[in-house]
This record gives sequence, structure tokens and C-alpha cells, in this order.
Amino acid sequence: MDKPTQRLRREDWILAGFRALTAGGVGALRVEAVARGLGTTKGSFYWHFSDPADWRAAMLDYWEDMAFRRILVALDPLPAGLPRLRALVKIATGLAYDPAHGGAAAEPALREWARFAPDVGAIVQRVDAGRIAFVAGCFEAGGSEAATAAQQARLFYAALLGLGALRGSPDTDAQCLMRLIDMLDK
Amino acid sequence: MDKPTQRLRREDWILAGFRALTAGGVGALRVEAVARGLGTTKGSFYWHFSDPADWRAAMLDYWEDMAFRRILVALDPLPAGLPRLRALVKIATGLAYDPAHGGAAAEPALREWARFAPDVGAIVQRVDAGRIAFVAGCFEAGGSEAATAAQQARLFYAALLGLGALRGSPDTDAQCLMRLIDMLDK
DNA sequence: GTGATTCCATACGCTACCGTATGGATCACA
DNA sequence: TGTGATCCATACGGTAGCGTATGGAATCAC
Repeated sequence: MDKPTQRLRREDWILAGFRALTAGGVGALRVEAVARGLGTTKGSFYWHFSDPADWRAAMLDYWEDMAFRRILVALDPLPAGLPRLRALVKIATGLAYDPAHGGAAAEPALREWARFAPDVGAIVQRVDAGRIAFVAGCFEAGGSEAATAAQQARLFYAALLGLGALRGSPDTDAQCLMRLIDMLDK
Repeated sequence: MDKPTQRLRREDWILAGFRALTAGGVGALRVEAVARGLGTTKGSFYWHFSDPADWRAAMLDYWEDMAFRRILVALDPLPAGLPRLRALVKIATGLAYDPAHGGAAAEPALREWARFAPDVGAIVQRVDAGRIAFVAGCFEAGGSEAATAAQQARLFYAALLGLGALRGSPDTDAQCLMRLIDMLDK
């Protein structure tokens, strides 16, 4: 399934964890099963991590960094305001399955995980709040009042999440969101 | 946790399954654990169901019936068009946790379950399609073209789902959706 | 009330996973 | 090439859940 015989780094386990999470949900985060997928044994796991909780914490750290900062960094050079938001739509709807770590495909599993794991919930909430604040900033730069922009951002981000859950085509989703931006802008 | 000593019906196991699903996700659908919650043993389970797959199938039947038809029946007497949609917003955002079966709180878990269980995915997709068609009907009755109404409905329903995932207050969510209806209507 | 049916408790073997302990393989580097 | 550090395979005991088999309790028919 993966490279046959090679020494693994801690990050390899983290990425394999995301693949498992994407493919089978939180219940698939089992040490021995993932070890088999990596062509190794749990001997490797317990070298890199103290226990499954440690592993999951490392995954969450990784995700919080990736899910928020890296996308925004890509948008930073773009002109502020609604153009930046439209660029975000293209990025967000086009986020395909990343074979390395599952990419955005891991998010639904993470959100469900967050429902009954308070620490995960805290992280997802931070990421959501950060993203919504970013979108709100776009609307503000587009001329909205702060309070209005916050509402617009919340609705926009909710639509983005919901469209993702409906699993339509990226093009259709992007079209929907562009129209929403237009409507919110007026 | 539940009634101490009483004979259980098949439906009791189905409802207990939804409570477990709501509280702990798909991974919590384990026979012996739920049996303990019901104050019984798996002896009862294997009397009412042939195996866990049978149990889950019964839960899905139950949900598909409840999640779609019952809400629409409540809306049927209302005047068609956007008023009916606004009533739906009030119902949908106000759906609290139902101690019997988890109510709408079970939906996120079901959606995540659907991601890696094709049969569940088919059911969720049917329910979504039905709901979106209903919403589209409201927009059509409000004067939209069929194709436009379909897009409006998709966006509206996505926003409804996304706001639910964000776990804001019902009032805020309802307010957001009302504004969205206004915008879409124009 | 008694016999049949319905429903459940318990015990058993099986599998999968966790966590640890220990020795061996592989690598970096001199 | 040797030596310490790094990384992993294996074996073991413990726990939890599945599925079945079987006897017993509760309930219903009459």
C-alpha cells in the first residue's frame, strides 16, 4: 500500500492517520490497522508516539496549522476585499482529495470527531472562527459594516460547509458561492 | 439510565441506537455497550435483530421516514411558497435534542457514517434530494423559474446544513436564513 | 393454572486491538 | 569497520466486543 520497506518518520504516521480518518472516520484511527497499511507494525508506532492520544494530538496540531494558516498565506498576496474572497471560493471548492493527508476530505470526519471530543471541538472552533474572521475581513474591505460583515461571513462560510457536505461538483458549488457573494455584496 | 426492568421492543433498540449515535458517533453503535445502557444484555438484542447490520438497517429505515416525511407533513397545511419556507426555518433551527431518538442531533453522525458506508450514503442522498426539492418547490411557488429555484434551494439547504454544523444559537441561525430567503427572493 | 410462546441472562469460544518488554536490524559517523 | 543511537518486529497478557447455544423467566391463551 505504501513504500514497502523504509524507515518511517513521525509525520508519516500523522499523514497515514489522516488517510485513515478520511477513509473510515474516527473509528479507523487504530494503531495496528494503520500499521498494516503502512507495511509496518505497532513497534514503529510506539517508538514515535507514547500512545494513540499522543498520535491524535499530533494530527490535530498538524491540521490546525494546515487547515487555517496555509490557505490564508496563499491568499495574502491577493488584493483585499471581495476579489480575495472569490479566489478563496476557487481554492476551497477545488480542494480535491490529497493522497498524502486527505486534504479537505478529512474535514467532515474531524467535525464529527469534534462533536464528542471536547479538545477536538475546541480546535475546530478555533479554525472556524479564524476562517470566518478572515471572510468577514473581506466583506469589510468590500465596504460592509463590521457587524454586517460578521453576519455575511457566517452565512457565506456556512454555505461553503453545507455545499461541501452535499458533495456536488466543484463547479456548481463555486457558482453557487459566487452568486451568494454577489447577493451579499449588494 | 432507562427504565429498569421492562421488556423491550425492537423500536426501543432503534431509539437507543440513535441516542448512542448522537452521543458517540457511529463507533458507539456497539451491541453490548448499548445493551448496558438499556439495562439489558445482548441476549435481548439477538432476539430482536439478526445482527448489528440488521439493527443499523432498521435505524436507517426509521430515520429516512422520520427525517423527511414527518417534517413535511407538518408544513403541508401552511400556505405554499416562501411563507412555508420561513416556517421551515423556524422548525429546522429550533429542532432541539430529542431525548427519545436524538432528533436532528443524530444527523451529523449519520452524514459522517454515510461518507464510508455506501448504503447509508444512498439514504442520506435521497433525504437531501427530497428536502431540496421541497425547498425548490417553495421558491417556484414564490415566482422563481424551475432552474433558478433549484439553485436557490441548493444554496438555502447548504446554508441550513452549514449553520447547523457551526452550532450557533437557533435564533442567530434563523435570522441568517431569513435574510438569505429575502436575498434569494429578490 | 398450565402450557406455549415470547423474551432475556449467562456462558463460551473467537477475534481485534492495546500496551509493554525485549531483542534485533539499520543507520550515522568516526 | 566498529560503535552508539535510532528504529522496528515479535511475543505476551489483558480487555472488549461479536456471535451462538442453552436454560430460564415473564407473559399470554385458554
